[in-house]
Amino acid sequence: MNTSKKQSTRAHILENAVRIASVEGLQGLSLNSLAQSQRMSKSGVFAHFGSKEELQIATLDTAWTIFSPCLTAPPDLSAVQQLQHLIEQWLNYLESDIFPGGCVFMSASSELDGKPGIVRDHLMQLVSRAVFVLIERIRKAQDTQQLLTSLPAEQMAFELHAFLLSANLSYQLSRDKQYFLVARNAIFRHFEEWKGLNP
Amino acid sequence: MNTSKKQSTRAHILENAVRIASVEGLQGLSLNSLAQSQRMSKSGVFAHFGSKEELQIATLDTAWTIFSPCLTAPPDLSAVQQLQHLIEQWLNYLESDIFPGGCVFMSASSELDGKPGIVRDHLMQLVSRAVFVLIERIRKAQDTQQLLTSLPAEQMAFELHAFLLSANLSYQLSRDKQYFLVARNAIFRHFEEWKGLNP
DNA sequence: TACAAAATAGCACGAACGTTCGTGCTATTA
DNA sequence: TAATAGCACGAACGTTCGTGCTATTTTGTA
Repeated sequence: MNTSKKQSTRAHILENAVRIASVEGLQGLSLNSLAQSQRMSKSGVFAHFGSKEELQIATLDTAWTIFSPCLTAPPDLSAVQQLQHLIEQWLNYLESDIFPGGCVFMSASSELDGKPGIVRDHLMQLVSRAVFVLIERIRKAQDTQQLLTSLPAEQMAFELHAFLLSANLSYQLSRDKQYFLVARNAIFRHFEEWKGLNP
Repeated sequence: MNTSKKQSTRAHILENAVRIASVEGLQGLSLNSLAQSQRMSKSGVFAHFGSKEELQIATLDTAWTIFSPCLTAPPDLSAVQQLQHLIEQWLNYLESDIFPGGCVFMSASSELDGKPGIVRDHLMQLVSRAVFVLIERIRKAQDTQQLLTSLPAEQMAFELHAFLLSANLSYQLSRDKQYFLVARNAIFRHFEEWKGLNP
């Protein structure tokens, strides 16, 4: 058989792990709750990872495989369209409730800041990767004169990312989807200004 | 004596509670760690609050007494100056490391979203109060024609709040204060635009 | 200075946590 | 058919958690 039984149950475990972690956090993700959601024993789950930290890292990686498709863009689009496509997919991802407790990376970030260790390092690496893609897309749109502002790409990335972050947090706290409308408004206005269409 | 011993030790306990909670989170704030930081017994600390939830609420209230002075402004300033004063104080508060683990309300927000209860309700009330003051300051600056944009005050408040939030999160994760520079840049540009000085 | 009241310590509890271990199934291989 | 490897199970470990009792100490007052 191509996929062993071990790999498939591990995958199922991690599916539930991501769901639980998005609600309870990476620390609140306990072997007990995970085992019960799988109708497995605690030790059976544990054997797949060897430690809580490895489970947390594997959970982050699984969440990344769900999020990372947002970072891709059709190659036939223009640079600025690819950038807007990225933002739109990112927003859809946050809005989709694909993780019942909201973006795992954002909750893990505020959970693990100030707690050094391999889990935090791994998280920061994934977050950096996403932000890097955002910055690169902005750069490409600037290089092709489709964004006419002279702002540093990092500055624009910070502002766009801030709207995404804030929409996610406010939505998770209030369960009111209007915050995504507000975020879209903010992002649209910024693009218009940066494109130089709104002088 | 005017202030009883009970009140003063309770105050000391809560000082440490805010410090611990800002690093470990409201859930990670345990009676054990709190007792050790106070050189007290677990039960001695516990007796002051009666339950973990009440301790968490009292901790949020104590953090509020530290943060809320940011919301005040000298009455002799103009409306828009009062608004800028508010943002500046808010930034200084985030940057000051007065809480070693960053803004307690922001970490508590992502910790408690999706976990209904009296602690979450209390937190949301405090957060709403801060955002309300921000919106009101914006409204007053609009009413007095010092902000010439027709954007809804809630929209502007969302964007400003997003920059504050994002600066705090990025700083806590990376310990790099440049994010406050980036946030100040963003906020300054937005004020300039909203004042109509940058057409 | 003595005494009632208030504040703190001490102790034990049940539950949950991550982790380790030996064991029993159930396939695959010899 | 016999031997082996892969998985999962249940029990138990030591620790930490919040909480409930009962002493003991400390405090403010008469």
